Amino acid sequence: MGRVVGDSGAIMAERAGVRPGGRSARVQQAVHQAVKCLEASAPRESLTVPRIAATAGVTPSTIYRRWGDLAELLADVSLSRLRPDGEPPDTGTLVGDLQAWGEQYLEEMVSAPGQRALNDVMASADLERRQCCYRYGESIMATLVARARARGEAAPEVAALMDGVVAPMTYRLLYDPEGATPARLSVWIAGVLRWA
Amino acid sequence: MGRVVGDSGAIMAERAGVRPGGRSARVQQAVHQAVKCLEASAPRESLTVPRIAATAGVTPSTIYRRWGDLAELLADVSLSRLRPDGEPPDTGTLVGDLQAWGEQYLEEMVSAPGQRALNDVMASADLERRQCCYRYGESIMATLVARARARGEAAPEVAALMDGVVAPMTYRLLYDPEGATPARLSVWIAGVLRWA
DNA sequence: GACATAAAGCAAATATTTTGCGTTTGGCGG
DNA sequence: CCGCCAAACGCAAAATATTTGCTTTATGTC
Repeated sequence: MGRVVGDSGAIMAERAGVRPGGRSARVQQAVHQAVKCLEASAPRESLTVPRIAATAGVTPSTIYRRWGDLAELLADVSLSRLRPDGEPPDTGTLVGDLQAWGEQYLEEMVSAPGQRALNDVMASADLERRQCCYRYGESIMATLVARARARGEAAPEVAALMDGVVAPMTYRLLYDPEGATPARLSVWIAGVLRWA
Repeated sequence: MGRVVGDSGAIMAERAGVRPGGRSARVQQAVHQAVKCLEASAPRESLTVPRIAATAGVTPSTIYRRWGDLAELLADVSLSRLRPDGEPPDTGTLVGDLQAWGEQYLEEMVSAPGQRALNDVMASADLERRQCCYRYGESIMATLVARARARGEAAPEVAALMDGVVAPMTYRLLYDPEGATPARLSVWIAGVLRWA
């Protein structure tokens, strides 16, 4: 019963649903927007499918048929919050790039909205969506590595960065947000770069 | 609105609810058992609060009042699956202990039931429960470190093991189960121990 | 043993999700 | 450009699930 959910499948592709044409796309956007709007203006537990539907000017059954349930819808919306929106800043060195990107990401994700977004995505039943997050991370690391190598710096494999930096970062964000600090970030980065 | 949820709060404490006496405990156990039973014998989407209640011989409202909703109940039950059930095997060296424990844990968690358990816990709204997983990991690492030091081996800090081994392991299990392999585990372990 | 109170049962009131069917509309081949 | 097909939506009734007020049971304490 794999439900087709918005644009989540492809990296950097805007609205790549099964039938991207006019109405379908409009509904999707209206619903996403309704969620964001209600999320901002009302307590979370009051976020319900019928309410979202009403706000979006759509019938509940449309939402149920497209997304399955509230959890999947929220995951879909929150995933868009996790998508990297631009090129990570260039600081001149790999260490610097990693630290800069990481600090900004940590700051964004320890915040209440960030934590909720992470949670929403993790709550989703389908692996696809989480793998999508994984690929976001991978693509960022790949960018930084490419950049470093273009500068002539020695750089570790992307996989090493995923395990050495992104993994502990994400792990802390999910399981121990208090421990997700810039200080620790430096330690992780130093650890990976120590032998590259 | 913090709902009191079973025994999840304390490590290794069996049934430490607010009022651990007879009936309350019996209900809790009946409900947990009903979940496990239905989980094993029926498709997941048919797992519903009223059905669980019926199987457990309890009224739905009891479940709603105690756990809040299905997601929290499932998280509570699945957390017990994640709780370490015994001492990790002693292989004579820290590397060996880490590898042995890790392989067994990976195997357990890449399986379908393991993945579902992980997912259930992650889907829970309350951080408490996830921090509980974190502490399980910490306590195991602490055990292994203590053991190693008792043998006179040099051992890294627990925090280093968390970031260097448990984090990438968990990260892969959650985001990229294909990549959660014993081979990678060795790499992570070697990485942490390289400078201890 | 009696009291105070947490937790459970019960059932009515709400709210939600599901479903069948008719209508609209975007994609596609003439 | 036209018309066909199928996907997606709307609507409303039916089926389920959730909440809630009140009563009853049972636990921990004195």
